[in-house]
Amino acid sequence: MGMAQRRLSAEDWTAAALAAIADGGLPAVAVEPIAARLGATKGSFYWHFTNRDALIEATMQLWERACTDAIIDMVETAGDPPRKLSLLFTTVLGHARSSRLETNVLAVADHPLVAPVVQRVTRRRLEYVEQLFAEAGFAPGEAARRALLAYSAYVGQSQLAARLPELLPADVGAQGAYLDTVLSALLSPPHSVT
Amino acid sequence: MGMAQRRLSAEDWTAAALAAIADGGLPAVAVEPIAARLGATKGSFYWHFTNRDALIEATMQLWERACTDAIIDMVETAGDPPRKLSLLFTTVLGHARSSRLETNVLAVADHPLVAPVVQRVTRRRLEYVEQLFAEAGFAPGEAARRALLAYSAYVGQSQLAARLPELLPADVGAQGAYLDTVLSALLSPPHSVT
DNA sequence: CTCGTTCCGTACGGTGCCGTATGGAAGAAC
DNA sequence: GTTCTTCCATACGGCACCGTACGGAACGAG
Repeated sequence: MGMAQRRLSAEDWTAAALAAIADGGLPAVAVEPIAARLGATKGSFYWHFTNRDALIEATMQLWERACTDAIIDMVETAGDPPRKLSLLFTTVLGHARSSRLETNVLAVADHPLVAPVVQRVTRRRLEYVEQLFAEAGFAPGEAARRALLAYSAYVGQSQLAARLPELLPADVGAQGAYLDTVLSALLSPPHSVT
Repeated sequence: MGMAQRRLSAEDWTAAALAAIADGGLPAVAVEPIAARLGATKGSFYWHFTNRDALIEATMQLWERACTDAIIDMVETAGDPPRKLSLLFTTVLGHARSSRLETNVLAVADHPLVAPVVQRVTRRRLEYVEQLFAEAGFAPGEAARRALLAYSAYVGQSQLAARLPELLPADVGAQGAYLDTVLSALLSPPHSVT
């Protein structure tokens, strides 16, 4: 965080915009407030971008690059599918910052400049989780359903972590017990309920 | 929907504001646009309310009354806990309108006028679901964890239903199969993984 | 019909943000 | 150090919304 950078790049603006989304949502992506936050004025912004929409577009592309495959790549560092799922749910317990970014992006998935990106990202993630369940031994259809359940739980968990973190298990012990419960449920052998 | 009501009440304004939240989020709770939507002007609004914050406050109270216990009451119509959980997840598959309201409210849980209401509502719902799992035979700690998982899945499901409905099972058959998977997983007997 | 209260429309000033115009500073080239 | 290009600050007009002031219409009571 350079205190007073003499000259700014387009990347400085998109990075600041991404941070603004994390703690204020898309409405916080406003030219003048971000300019003030960067110690600059609109004059700088309108040299690098044509308008606010161009900034939103570039910021969403940054998010797609930085945060989509980031999750998958991170999860991929684990060994077997159960450990990968465990890692997926571990990351969301605690890091409220990234959860806020996740949910604030999803919150504006209607926006024409946001929708296509969120769609691509969500599809990609769902496919990946589905593949995980397939590797864990579930039949294709069942793997798709488990993936939807797991990803729904992940999204909901992110929401709660971002908005009501006090409702989530606080200490490491409780988090471990909760993880056991989540994995046990998601990976439980398929069996028709009454 | 009276086409041209001669005189408006405070309830007309809160109802319109709730509808505005459902399809535009909290930023859509703006005096002048809602006035236009009601076929009136600001003059009417500022007679019934002192300012915009008062409208937000009243609207959140309306939401708490209308939509919190509404879910619990509706779920309570079913017989045993598994059927109640089934009903909970059935409602969110399909009704995108109520999902949009749910998620748009949760999306602004940081707002000082929204936070206390969302907190109360979420706590109450979580307690209820926990009680459901306790009735289903789970030990207290395990019931709390299952409840958190189930409610997370519910929240995530609402998000997906509101933003990316095409990712959810479309026809009734697929929805039934998905419900079986969800219930089978959430109610699977506790058993340590690995 | 009259009068008083309830309710609402219109007009105005204030604020925060967008986008444009323009002059000029900061850095590179030589 | 002059020149050219890159980058940015200032100043301006415009728009959407908030909140206030005030006059007048709509209704109930007598």
